[in-house]
Amino acid sequence: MTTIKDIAKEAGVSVTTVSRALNGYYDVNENTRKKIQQIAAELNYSPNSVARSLVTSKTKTIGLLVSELSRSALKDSFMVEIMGGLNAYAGEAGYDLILFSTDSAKQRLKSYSQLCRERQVEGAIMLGMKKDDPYLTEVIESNIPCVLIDIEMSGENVGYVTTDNEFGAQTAVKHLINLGHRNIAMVNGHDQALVSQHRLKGYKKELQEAGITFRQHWVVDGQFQEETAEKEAEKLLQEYPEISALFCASDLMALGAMRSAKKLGRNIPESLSIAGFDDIVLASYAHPPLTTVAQDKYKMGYEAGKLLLHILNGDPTKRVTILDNHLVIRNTTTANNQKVPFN
Amino acid sequence: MTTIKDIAKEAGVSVTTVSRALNGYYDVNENTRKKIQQIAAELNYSPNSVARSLVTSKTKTIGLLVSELSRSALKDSFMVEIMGGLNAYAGEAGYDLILFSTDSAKQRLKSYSQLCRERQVEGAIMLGMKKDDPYLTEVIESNIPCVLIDIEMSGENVGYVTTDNEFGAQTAVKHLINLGHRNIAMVNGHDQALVSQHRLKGYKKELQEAGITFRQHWVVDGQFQEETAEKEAEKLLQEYPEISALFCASDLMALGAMRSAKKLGRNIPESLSIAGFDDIVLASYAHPPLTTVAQDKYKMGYEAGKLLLHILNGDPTKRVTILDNHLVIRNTTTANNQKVPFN
DNA sequence: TTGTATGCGTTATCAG
DNA sequence: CTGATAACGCATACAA
Repeated sequence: MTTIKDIAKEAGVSVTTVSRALNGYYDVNENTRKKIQQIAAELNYSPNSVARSLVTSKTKTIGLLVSELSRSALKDSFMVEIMGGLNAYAGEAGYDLILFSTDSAKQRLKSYSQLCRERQVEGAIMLGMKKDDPYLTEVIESNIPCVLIDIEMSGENVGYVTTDNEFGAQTAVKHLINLGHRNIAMVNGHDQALVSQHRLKGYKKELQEAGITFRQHWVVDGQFQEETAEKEAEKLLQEYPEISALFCASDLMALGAMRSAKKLGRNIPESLSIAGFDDIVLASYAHPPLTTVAQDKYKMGYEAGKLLLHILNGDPTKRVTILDNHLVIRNTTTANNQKVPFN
Repeated sequence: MTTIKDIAKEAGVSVTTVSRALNGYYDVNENTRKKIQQIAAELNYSPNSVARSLVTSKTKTIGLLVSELSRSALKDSFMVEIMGGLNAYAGEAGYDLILFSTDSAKQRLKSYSQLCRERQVEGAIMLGMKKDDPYLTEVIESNIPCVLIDIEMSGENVGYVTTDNEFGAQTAVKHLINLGHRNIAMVNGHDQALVSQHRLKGYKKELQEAGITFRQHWVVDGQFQEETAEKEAEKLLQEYPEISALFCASDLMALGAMRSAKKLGRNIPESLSIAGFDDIVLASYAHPPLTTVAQDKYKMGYEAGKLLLHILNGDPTKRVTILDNHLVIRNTTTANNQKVPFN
């Protein structure tokens, strides 16, 4: 590894000059700069960012904290796409991403905030955490600049990015209502997810606007899991066969619900309409292809990076980014032709 | 940020003692150690890995070099699963992952090896590169310890992990042959992929063993892309309707082929059997669910990490890891009932 | 068992 | 325009 010292010796100048020449300072003679640059190139020099970080106390590093990069939970392309967007923005801003995932040996040994401090990350993005995740409060309390995905917490050094979940839910439910459905049940995620609450709210609101009475027992929790959703949907559909449409708070759960419908002999969409949320890759490949509320996950990651840099740059104005979404109508929803009477 | 200096002052000892106490050296009095540990805890101390790295010249960092984390290519869960496995092993070994992806502003400005040198990564894992990718040769020549996924290159500091592609292809083709198929075509990836060559070899070998003559024009390249595969398969099936089975070198291409088959009115599997390779998430959700050669992508990442650490530890013996795979029979393959005569 | 001194590669301060 | 010199936080050879 060649250092600026080597270059200095070779060029017959001091390390100071080398440093300044290479960093584009203006107070250095153009000829010496040229010479130094040339020698640097010849010696295949790369600056040692570790040493630089030590003195500048800037690592140009963002920590990406994900709750599980483990075997499960990979079905939804969610995480990857967000990572893609984040990585793109980070790259543009001259930052690199360092990955912290919970599912390793260090899991209980070192906390996230410890990891962040050790690695001296300038800020963090948190992904896939539940509201009650101990790591979440820990990082927030640790005062590390931080952007959360889909968790509404903000403050001095904390911001979040999410989509307009209430609106998204409304568009989906409105779509079902417009198709003549009135017996619309919902498969939600769980209480610990903010998005669940908002999507539920949108569902209620839209029902209300259409003059349809909300029924608490027509809302079940699928834990954002395919299997759980399948079971819950099955119970629900068995007990209330008059349900003609299902709004699911995630695509994965919608896939589970579709499976339960098939098991019960309900054809989709003729005998049961189903709408999801997210538009994961699987949605368009499902059979039939799933009608769903599409959110731009890549952009979510990109905007998260942008927001984090706002915070890092001390801009006090912006802490929240709400992205929009839109309904993608595919083949799991159709006009209601239920024989049973309305409520 | 509290440093060992703060602790030293507080404990009334020298920084040396603090350093050794915290790093578990034996030549320090148990009482002083206790005291120091306690103070460290009180002050919420975290060692500064940047400073440590500078002096030890070990960063405990692995660079994960992926060719594209961009919007496309996210359909196959491949990358994520590999990352999951790698991350798990890295965590166990006390390493963190730093992400380098090509699709950013720095794309042409900084080469991968520059990035690696700057960040002082101890080693790198390369993922999703083509054989002729300039970055590939660059990193290898740069002498950074490196493990490649699915690219057969090895040497002093370079190793690779892949699956037994020839064997996998053979099991898939054998399965088709056992079902009575003889007119079996292949949708391959492209020449720049090692796995393509091996899978082709397995395909040929198995045909030969069954006494079926190999036909070069029954092998088309789908570029590992769904759309290209769809087009190529369509042309192939139109020109040679006697083809009763298709072996595809990736699941994504198999999905493309399935689409072309449907377009041509060929029911799957009754009128056309299709087998894929990889067993990505989409495979089991396809309609009908795809028969495919399953490889353990999580393990691939895990083993890649393991192999890299072998190299880093100077173990000269191990440079190659070949994982096994197995055929998962789903519903896209069935007994041949083609009316047209054999070759 | 503990402390002193030195250096890792770089940037920053200040004097020339 | 250029160069000594100190400092970042830590680990380590050596001395005590």
